[in-house]
Amino acid sequence: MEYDFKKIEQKWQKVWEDEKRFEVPNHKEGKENMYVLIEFPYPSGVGLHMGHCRSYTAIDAFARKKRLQGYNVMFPFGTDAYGLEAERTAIKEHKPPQEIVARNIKTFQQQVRSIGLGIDWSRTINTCDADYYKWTQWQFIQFFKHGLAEKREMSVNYCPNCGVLANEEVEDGVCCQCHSETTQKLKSQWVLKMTEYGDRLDEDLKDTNFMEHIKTSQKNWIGKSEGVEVDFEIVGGGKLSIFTTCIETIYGITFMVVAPESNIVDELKPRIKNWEEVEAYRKATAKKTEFDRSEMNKDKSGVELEGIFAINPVNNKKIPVYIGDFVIASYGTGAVMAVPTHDQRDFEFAKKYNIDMIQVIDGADVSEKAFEKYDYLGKGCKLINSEEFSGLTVEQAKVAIVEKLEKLGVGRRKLNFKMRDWIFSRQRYWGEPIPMVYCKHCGWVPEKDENLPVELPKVESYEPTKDGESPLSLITDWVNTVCPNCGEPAKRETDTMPGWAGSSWYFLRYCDPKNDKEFANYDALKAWLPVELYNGGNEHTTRHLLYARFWNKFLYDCGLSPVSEPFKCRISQGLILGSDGKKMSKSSGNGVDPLVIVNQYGADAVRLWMSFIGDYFESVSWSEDGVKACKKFINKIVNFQEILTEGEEISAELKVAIHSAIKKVSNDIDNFKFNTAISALMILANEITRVGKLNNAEYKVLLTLLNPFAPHITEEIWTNLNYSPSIKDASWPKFDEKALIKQELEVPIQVNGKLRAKIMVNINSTKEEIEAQALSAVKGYLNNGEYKKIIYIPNKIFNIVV
RNA sequence: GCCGAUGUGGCGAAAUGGCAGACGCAAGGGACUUAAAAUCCCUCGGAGGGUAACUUCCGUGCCGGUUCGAGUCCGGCCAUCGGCACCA
Repeated sequence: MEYDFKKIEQKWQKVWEDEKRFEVPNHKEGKENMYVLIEFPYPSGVGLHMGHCRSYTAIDAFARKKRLQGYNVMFPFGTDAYGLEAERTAIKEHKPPQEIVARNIKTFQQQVRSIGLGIDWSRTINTCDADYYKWTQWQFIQFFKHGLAEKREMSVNYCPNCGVLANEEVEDGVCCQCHSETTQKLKSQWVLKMTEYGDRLDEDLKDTNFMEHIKTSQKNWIGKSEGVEVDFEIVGGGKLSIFTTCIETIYGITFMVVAPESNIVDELKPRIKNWEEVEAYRKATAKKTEFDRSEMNKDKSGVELEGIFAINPVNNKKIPVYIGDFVIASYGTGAVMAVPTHDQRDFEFAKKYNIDMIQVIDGADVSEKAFEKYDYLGKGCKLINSEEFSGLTVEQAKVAIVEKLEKLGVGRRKLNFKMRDWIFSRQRYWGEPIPMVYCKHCGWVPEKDENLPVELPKVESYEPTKDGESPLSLITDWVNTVCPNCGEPAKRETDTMPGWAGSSWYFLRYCDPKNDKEFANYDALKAWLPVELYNGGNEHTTRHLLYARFWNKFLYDCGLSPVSEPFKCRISQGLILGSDGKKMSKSSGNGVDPLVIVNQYGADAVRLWMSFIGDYFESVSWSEDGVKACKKFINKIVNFQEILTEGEEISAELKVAIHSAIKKVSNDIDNFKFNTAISALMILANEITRVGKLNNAEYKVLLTLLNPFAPHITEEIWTNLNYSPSIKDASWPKFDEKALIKQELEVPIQVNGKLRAKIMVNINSTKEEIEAQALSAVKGYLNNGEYKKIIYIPNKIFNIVV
């Protein structure tokens, strides 16, 4: 008999909706809270894709299992509505992005319902709703009040046609829309000082239970390095500071390099003898994008600042100074000490410009290439040509040299991060307005709390202006305001926040989504945090995860969040690739709409297949074959009703099979091994088929175990059979370890590690009995029964070494 | 270049250092059927030997190592995919 999945699934989705099945209070008598979180999607026009479908159904299964285990599980859903796609569609369709986004959200929510997710819809949020972004703005103001938000001159990507571009809109130095070449332009931008949290963001990873590769990505992205900052006097006045992680090579310095755009170059202008040459080089650099600059990495270039010399504080040696575009202004101090003997980049530069080299670490020849830190650290190498430090090991010298520099007052230990401060301004319409006002008298002043949110005004055109300003700058009525501080006329900030803003704290809002007094009540947060499980795409394991951790840490420091780390465990699902093994995309035409498949086979079948298709953490190519198999499997479960017998006890025949299944399915769901959980259920079903009958007690266990994956059909059968209470009140079955113990066991016998025989042994047999049995079983492989050694792992393996 | 992941049948894949290929797909054979679908049963990594129940050898990207025993651990490669890009 074929089951009518359309009717059944719609029926139960409606029941869950009507009875608000998955809504949870912040506290429930006698139940422990558990917060299970999936990354909320950006509601793009194409709707839910396979990747969403895979992770949502898998994590929904996890949440449903925890619910059956008796937890008060919060499993919320929302949408991250600000993004370029909506803005582009708005421009194309001449409709407000609000309208486009509202349309897409409706589709998304409908689709999420139709795959049967158990969502608490009372907690739904959306980042572009005024009652949400009000609090995004309020939190920005807290950053500002704590000195963590400031306006800073930054270089931005600029396209002559399209204005200021986000990094993701620039590909290979070309604007992704009009394909004209982009340049760098200095602009005053809001930044959040995330680097101040760099050390804690790095250190506190040890308190989390993220997947190892995710921790590593975070660490690499943060890029903490411990080193020393050293001041160099400039002959004739002035100072140049550098950052180095290799202070042991300080006696090997033969030149210095400064980033071309560095201010110090301007300060030294009167004393630079070849200014024209220097200026030409600076102009050439300014034209290049960061991409071009990194492209040049094969050919190091630079220009000497003629007439400028720095003084090495350890030996008072005069050192020439260069500018070179391989030095990045925004990292460290924007200047480096160059030691060609121990840094390959400096080596190449020195060769090109004929600069001296002094070897200061012994242990390798430096005439062909540099002897770098990767090669000398930890090998006991000793210093040479380094005055009183000669003869010390590198490790000893690191300490001793810093002490000397500290005494001289010219050096200090310093942490540096690859991670930059977070540029928080976008010259775009579709984002949260930055709630700041500029007053001639008071400077930057935050909007008053009672005036929040600062709402996006209606505009005619959503395109950025030609001069790179936000379209908001053209709405004079909106821009002109009064200073919240002194009441004089003042102007609003016209930049908006980046797409990452709203997603940095949405998991907090879920805990208390309707609060209009605060972003979330502290007690509500305390009830739910930290998140037990946070699942999201691999593409967000660096930036989003870091932003969210940073944002929460700041709130924690303000006493507004109860935890320093918001996520206990972070996992990322593998991609679903097209059947051709390539990423699903419009351009390669290999995309598959999950909702089409759901219509054809039913949500339960698709959910099962998504879980069964392969290891959850690995990428898999899409294939439709398995959906049919899963549908067949569901049919089999449905048809078990025909062989149902009376009985409220698990029968002896199925006892082992049932308890093994309970054990395997329970452990596998907890460990996200959804594919083997399904296979365990299939094994149980095969066993039931073999036995040819099952009773009510056994059917209940089977249905409960399957319920997280196929919630509609299992509930349908449960209700049909008048099993009460409802399946939602069923409790997750417990397995009995004793039930798994068999009286007789098959033990494989190996000779020299090769399988030669199998014997059946009684569970109570002594080692001697088993040994006799084993030896006779493999007689033919033994020389007159002689052997050297026996290794017996009880109930597992018996190995005879001859 | 650096970082991360992956590599097992025709295919998707399983395997706390202990029987490699569970479970499923596809394929082939059989039962039921007038027939088909559905369902159920059997075979299914490769090579060889036997009429046969069976049996021998090889086999987890490649080369070494540790171990009684390695898909799994260690060292060195190769290939594919993803991320980052001169970070001093």
